[in-house]
Amino acid sequence: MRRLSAYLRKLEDLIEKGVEQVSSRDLAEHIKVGPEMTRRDLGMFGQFGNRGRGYGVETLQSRIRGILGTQKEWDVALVGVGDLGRALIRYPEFSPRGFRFVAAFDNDPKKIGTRVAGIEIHPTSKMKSILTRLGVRLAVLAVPPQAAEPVARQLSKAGVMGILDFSSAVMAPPDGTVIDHVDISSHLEYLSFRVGSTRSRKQSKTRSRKQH
Amino acid sequence: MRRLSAYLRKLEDLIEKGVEQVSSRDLAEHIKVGPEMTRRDLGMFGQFGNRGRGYGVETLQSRIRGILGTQKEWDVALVGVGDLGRALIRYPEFSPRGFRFVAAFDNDPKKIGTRVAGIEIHPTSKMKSILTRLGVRLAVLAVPPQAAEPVARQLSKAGVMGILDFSSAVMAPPDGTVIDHVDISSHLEYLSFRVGSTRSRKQSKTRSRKQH
DNA sequence: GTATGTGAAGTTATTCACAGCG
DNA sequence: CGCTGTGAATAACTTCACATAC
Repeated sequence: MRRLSAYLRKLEDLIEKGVEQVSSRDLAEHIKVGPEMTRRDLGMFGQFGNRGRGYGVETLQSRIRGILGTQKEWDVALVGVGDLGRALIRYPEFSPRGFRFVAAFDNDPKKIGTRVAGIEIHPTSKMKSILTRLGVRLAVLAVPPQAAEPVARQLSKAGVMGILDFSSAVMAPPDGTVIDHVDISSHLEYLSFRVGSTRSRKQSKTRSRKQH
Repeated sequence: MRRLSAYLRKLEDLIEKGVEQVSSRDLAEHIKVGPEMTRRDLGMFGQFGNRGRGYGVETLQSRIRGILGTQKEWDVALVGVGDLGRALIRYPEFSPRGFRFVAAFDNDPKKIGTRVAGIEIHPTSKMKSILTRLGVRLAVLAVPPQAAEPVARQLSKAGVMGILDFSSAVMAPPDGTVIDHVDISSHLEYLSFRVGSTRSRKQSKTRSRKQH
């Protein structure tokens, strides 16, 4: 499922280059997977390829966005305006992909009332009223680990249905809410593992498929 | 494999709470996986459990860190000191987990010579000399998407063996170097997908196992 | 000829079920 | 008993192989 996003990235790239048709092989290659995989991924949602020719880049893009639900723009809330939160609310690639921040929350009195990326920072106590009024259903969580779980619960009560959590906290997702975790440390740990077992460079003759 | 990191997070949590023994069930639960999974994961690297009692929290932590290779501290380079790069170099959780930034690079003349988190910013042209001198083997890449691939290649030539790439660029990993991608947009797209198909709240009775 | 779509085969990952040990 | 460790069974995922369409 995550692969659909990867195809999207590739399609964005092709659109910029003005390419109009793409084959399953081209879509598959950078993901290190066979072309049948791509065909099957796309095949699950209907058949939008042209035999002999490939897939139309633009139509495939809009099909995939249709599947992911990012053709209409999502309103997103940010909770936790620290260094990471600030970087995320300013992250320039969200907007073209269908995500727009509409509210920001933090508990630091010094930050409340100030703006970041044009958005006013409110105290977390106001989350419920503001988010329900705006009808926000997605949130990005960039708070310290101890705060993550209680805030996630509040968000859930405020009607938020999907939370992207950047803390390394481990928590049970509140009922009815999906949580996706991005644990940055764990990615470095993964690299440490992969690199650590490769003593010198070049040595590894292993086919290096997945291996996660 | 990624699950080892998740166990580590849980163990850090337990250590803070002063817990000394933990069962495979406890370790497994927040990952939404059966306890046998945890036992098998750990079993792959030896048997460090005590039957009838569980696993010793501290020893298990050091065993897992041993497996991941994070018992000795890794020196890490940052390339791209934008909002995201700055947030990453300041990220407080790297250090206790065995990662320490020792160098930063950017091409913006205004940034070169200044410091972030106590580390001087150098031009990317100096990457090779500085990184080989320091013997840095891991790098975090937070540059605009177009710059990602060339920089990754330079890093590889500078002896870096593992790259954590935060751009959404798709690229073939340079020979002998492992690249791990964190595509932030794709995580929101995933949530969009998960949330979009859940019309109201509460509706979904599905067992909600993996589903990625 | 070229590239999709898809059953069938093969591979990998997860769970079951239980023996073994403190 | 409680909980680990692990063969055997099951499920999930990926690749093979080829019929099908342009």
